[in-house]
Amino acid sequence: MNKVILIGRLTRDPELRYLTSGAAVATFTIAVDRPFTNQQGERETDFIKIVTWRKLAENCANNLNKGRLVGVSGRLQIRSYEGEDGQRRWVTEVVADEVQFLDWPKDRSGGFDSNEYEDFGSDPGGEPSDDLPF
Amino acid sequence: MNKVILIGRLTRDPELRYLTSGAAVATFTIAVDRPFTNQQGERETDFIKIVTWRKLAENCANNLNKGRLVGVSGRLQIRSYEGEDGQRRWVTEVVADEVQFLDWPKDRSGGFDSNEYEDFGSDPGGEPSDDLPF
Amino acid sequence: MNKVILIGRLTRDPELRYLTSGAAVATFTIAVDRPFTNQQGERETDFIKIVTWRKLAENCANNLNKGRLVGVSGRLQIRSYEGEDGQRRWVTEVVADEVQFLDWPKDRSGGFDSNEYEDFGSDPGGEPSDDLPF
Amino acid sequence: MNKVILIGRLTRDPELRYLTSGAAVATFTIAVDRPFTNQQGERETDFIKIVTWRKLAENCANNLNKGRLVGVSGRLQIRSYEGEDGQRRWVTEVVADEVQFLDWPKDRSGGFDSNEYEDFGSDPGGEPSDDLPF
DNA sequence: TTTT
DNA sequence: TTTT
Repeated sequence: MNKVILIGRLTRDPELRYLTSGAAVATFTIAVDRPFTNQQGERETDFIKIVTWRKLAENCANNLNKGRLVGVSGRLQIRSYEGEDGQRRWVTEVVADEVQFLDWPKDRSGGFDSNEYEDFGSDPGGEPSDDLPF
Repeated sequence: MNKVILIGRLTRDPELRYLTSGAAVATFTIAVDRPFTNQQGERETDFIKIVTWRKLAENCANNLNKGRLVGVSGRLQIRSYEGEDGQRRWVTEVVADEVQFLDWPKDRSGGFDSNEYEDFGSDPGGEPSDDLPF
Repeated sequence: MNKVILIGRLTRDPELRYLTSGAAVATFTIAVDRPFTNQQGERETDFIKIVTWRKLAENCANNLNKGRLVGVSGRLQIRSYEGEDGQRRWVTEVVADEVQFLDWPKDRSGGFDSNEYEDFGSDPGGEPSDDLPF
Repeated sequence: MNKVILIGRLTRDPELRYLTSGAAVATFTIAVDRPFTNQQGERETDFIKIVTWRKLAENCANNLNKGRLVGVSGRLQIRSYEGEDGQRRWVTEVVADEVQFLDWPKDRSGGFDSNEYEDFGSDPGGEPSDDLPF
């Protein structure tokens, strides 16, 4: 079990790349305020890296930008990589499988049908929730 | 472990009551859209009962109303009660310990300092997160 | 956003059915202890209905039984149905997309490769998490 | 909103310290397996740092050790600190407010009443969940 | 630096 | 490196 759920604002526009395999990856950081103030009476903020893949990546890159409020759900991942100096470094990031746009402008012309996107490898099924024998 | 995290809109204004013990309780229902459409191509919605206690109850009653968008975190609770007809019934509800106001009007005069409220029995402590020896 | 995460024990063996469409559905209830005691000093328990679909349903039916400890992640769903008396009733249940077996006996002969099952409609992809250009 | 829920095994015994303020802090790392295998067919693991405070810290230090299975709930925190070389570094960790012991040996003599610990600054209240007028 |  |  590895679940992360966050609500925060993008600190910059998302960055979209394509791997040599053709897979789309979008990355961005969100600012999440802590629910309490510190001993100096200031509200602190965590800046959390988000990674999204495939269709979800493209949806984020096309629809989100700096300052937007999002709900994110995913898993916490720790990746190690080689620094420029040859040293091993670690990055912690949230690999999102769901991003919900929370302050989408209502008067936006040019439609799309949802403010919530999920990362499925393919058609998720969807349960025929009615007609159940219980 | 019993965690529920929801984002949805209030279907009505919250109802605030006081128990004979003096404890404040606020209840409301939020509409949460399902992330996919059903076989008829319609987007379905779950209507989920939320219960809040004490200071959080009063904050919700004072600041929220029908249509507002909230993030809720809490636990799932199943309560049985005696119906008017003497029959035993069950209610399922989310007992919230955190409610975050997500579409608070910016131009609102008359201040309060946060859009996020938690239900602590008392001062939660707050970790001195700096000056750690690691 | 609609996320539920629970840890609890099965109150009975799972029930497995097949809809006329051929889709497998397994249902069971888990007992989840509350983290605190009530005013009489007793620890209370919530009994929460879980529904699983497709491959995950079959995995649960084949591998779980009464008393087993599981971690469950999914979404909260409220369904209405017609009672035998013609009255409309509501059921609240957690539609699980992930079930983790937490007290799997180690000495079990006859292998399977994981104690964690997820409900994907299909191949979930799996991110090529290495070789990233960041 | 900033929620993390994990199930994993301790990679070492917890380390307990006391700040000059007298506050107890316990730290440990848990190994969390990813739900799928990578392109080489191997199951990968994330090693995630957990921090606990006060009574919860002491409970963890007294009752947990290397290899134990735990459920953890808390928030994701990113802290910056000065490295020995004068460079600014970042640590990402989960500040836990709840730790549930999942493979506690049953035959353990010497009792304690719960396998679940929460970090409250003080008495959490506890809702009188019966006798509600609804 | 890692657990079963 | 950060958002409102």
